[in-house]
Amino acid sequence: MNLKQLSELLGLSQTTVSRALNGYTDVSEATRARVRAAAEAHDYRPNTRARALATGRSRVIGHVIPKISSHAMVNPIFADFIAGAGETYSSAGYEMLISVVDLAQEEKAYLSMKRRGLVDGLIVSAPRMNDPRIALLDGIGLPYAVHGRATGTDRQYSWLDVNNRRAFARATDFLMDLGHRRIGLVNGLETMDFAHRRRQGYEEALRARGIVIDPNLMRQDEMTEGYGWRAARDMLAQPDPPTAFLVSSVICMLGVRRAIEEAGLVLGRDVSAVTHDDQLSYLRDDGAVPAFTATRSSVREAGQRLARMVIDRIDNPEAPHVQELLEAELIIGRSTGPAPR
Amino acid sequence: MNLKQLSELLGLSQTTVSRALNGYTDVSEATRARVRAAAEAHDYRPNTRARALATGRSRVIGHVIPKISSHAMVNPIFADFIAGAGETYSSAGYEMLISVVDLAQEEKAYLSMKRRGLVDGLIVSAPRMNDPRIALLDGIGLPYAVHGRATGTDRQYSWLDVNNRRAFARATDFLMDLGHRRIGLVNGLETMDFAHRRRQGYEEALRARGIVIDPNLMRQDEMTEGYGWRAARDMLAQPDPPTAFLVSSVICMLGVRRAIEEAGLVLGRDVSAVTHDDQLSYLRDDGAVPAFTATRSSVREAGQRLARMVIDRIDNPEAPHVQELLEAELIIGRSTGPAPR
DNA sequence: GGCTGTTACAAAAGCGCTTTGGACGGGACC
DNA sequence: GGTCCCGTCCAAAGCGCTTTTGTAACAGCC
Repeated sequence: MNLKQLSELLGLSQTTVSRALNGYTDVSEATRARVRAAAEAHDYRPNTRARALATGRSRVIGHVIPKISSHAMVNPIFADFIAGAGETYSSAGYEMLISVVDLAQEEKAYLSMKRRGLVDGLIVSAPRMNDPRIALLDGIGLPYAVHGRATGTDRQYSWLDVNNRRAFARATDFLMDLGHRRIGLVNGLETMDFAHRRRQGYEEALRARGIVIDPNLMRQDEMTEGYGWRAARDMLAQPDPPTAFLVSSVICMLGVRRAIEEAGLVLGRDVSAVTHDDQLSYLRDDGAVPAFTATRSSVREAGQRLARMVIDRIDNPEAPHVQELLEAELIIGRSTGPAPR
Repeated sequence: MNLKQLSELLGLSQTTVSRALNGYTDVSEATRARVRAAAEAHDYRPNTRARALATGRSRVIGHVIPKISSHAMVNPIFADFIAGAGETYSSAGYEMLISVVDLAQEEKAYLSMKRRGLVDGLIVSAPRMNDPRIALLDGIGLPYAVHGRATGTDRQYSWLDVNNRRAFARATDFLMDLGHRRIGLVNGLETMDFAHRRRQGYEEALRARGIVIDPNLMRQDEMTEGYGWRAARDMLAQPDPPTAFLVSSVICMLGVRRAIEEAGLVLGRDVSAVTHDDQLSYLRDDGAVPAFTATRSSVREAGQRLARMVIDRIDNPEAPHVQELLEAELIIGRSTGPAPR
């Protein structure tokens, strides 16, 4: 059933049927009701492609996931982020298009999406330090919003980020309040902007209390369980081992906990640890008191809000850019306690 | 730059330019070269929407992720599966559309995708027992392929699945060969077809050796670390505890390992465990000998192949249905050893 | 009665492609 | 010379919508 058939069936012109369904006022309410009923009865849905061609808007928003190499890591927060964004899109009448693209082809991919009229807007994920994509997208003229920030650019753009610096500063402060002085940092890859900021927060907090920063207490890598385990094990084996850890993700934290237990220590008593928790649904902690003390911020909610942000930019491209800085909650769990003396 | 502008610039008709770029033979090679060069020079890309409207094919494939409730679990294999499928799509010139839909609206969503001409085909994920979606999609007339199978339907459809039954039967056999007689099953939700089959494999293998199936040794739930931990802890606390576990995912396995270690036991010596490993990139094990003995099957590869399968169905809807049953490898790691006596 | 305004509909253009159905000129063939 | 075919190219229709631009009918007003 297409518009033509529906209009013939109703004895009306395509114009009137279209305008009736799209809420124009130059259609009598009686006619509108009749049209609506017929559309409902035949389950008429306007053809997306035709509508997109006629309006010049596709009502699709693109997410690009760069493929580093064939076996590269997929970001574990991806699924929850997508779920959040997808919720917003469907309730706003948008569709989500995901494109897996070779990292080297990323610029071309953005341009091609614009040229082909594939999407009305974009979400940019996982910004790196001095990320070149921002300038690129401004040049292309496609509305976008960034999940995170890119240190090193002085351009204005719309973004949503967790206050990673403050979150890690607070967590560091919290550990120091408990008496910890040697705090190991098990960070993500510091080419990623968020990891860079977390280290800043950590270092600032230490410096503010006059604690010398010890490079032996800092690690960075892709955030796997195995990496968390190795990092914590190695640091614990040092001559002057840390009494606490600051960890960048729950997955890593699972490895850190293992290393601590394997060393014959008790997490939360002999060694403390705070992790960042993106509230990934498949890692959720359903205990009354959470297992891990954590700086917590829902990545799903970030997805929801960021989706709203691009939609707003599409609706109003000239509006000033919007920035949203989410503060992570500091949730006390069972993985922290006073420093042993 | 659109087709009209390009053709005017070349002094050719739109027809000729279009046919030159699309490889038709009624264009001289000289002209084709000239057209190609101009298209390249101006980075011309045909407008997707216009092309879709003209051809009746959108070159988009839909993935529907049902939303159970606002806080429902996102499937952790989602990200890697999508990455795999996305790779195939981009090299085949397709786009991937992901739609987050209320579980109750799922049928409507499929129908609407068809009616609106949004997608040329669909991937159906996480089939449940007696899944109604298969019959529904056949009725709609949209090509699709299923990731997994739905026990209880006798319809023909195209699917790709891991041989979960055999994988778990083999793993059970392997544990019994090592002398284990009491083997705990830490399964996923058995409303999911794959979990049901895994239990079948487990039970068959036990029965084949005349071992009585003990309901106290079987658990099922959503596969989180916490669930793995609780399940293993509880079973280990029973009067006649298991000496081995069969676990449905690596995330669960991390919990199982923790429970074992907390019980003062050594994994691979006092208690053995085999897990299924979807080779999720963020849980990868980079050791020389893997930490876990596992039935291994790459969900990313499954995504790649399944994407190919839908594309083939789109290209040739009348072709007989295709089924692909991937055998999981049984990889020996450090989590298994002879049963203690 | 003539003018203006308003209401309710419709014809037709247009979005940017693909595809159908020629058209034209130049051999090849008889 | 006429016919046929082949190689190249093009005009125009069509995909299914939205939107612009009417238009007819009727009411209100002087």
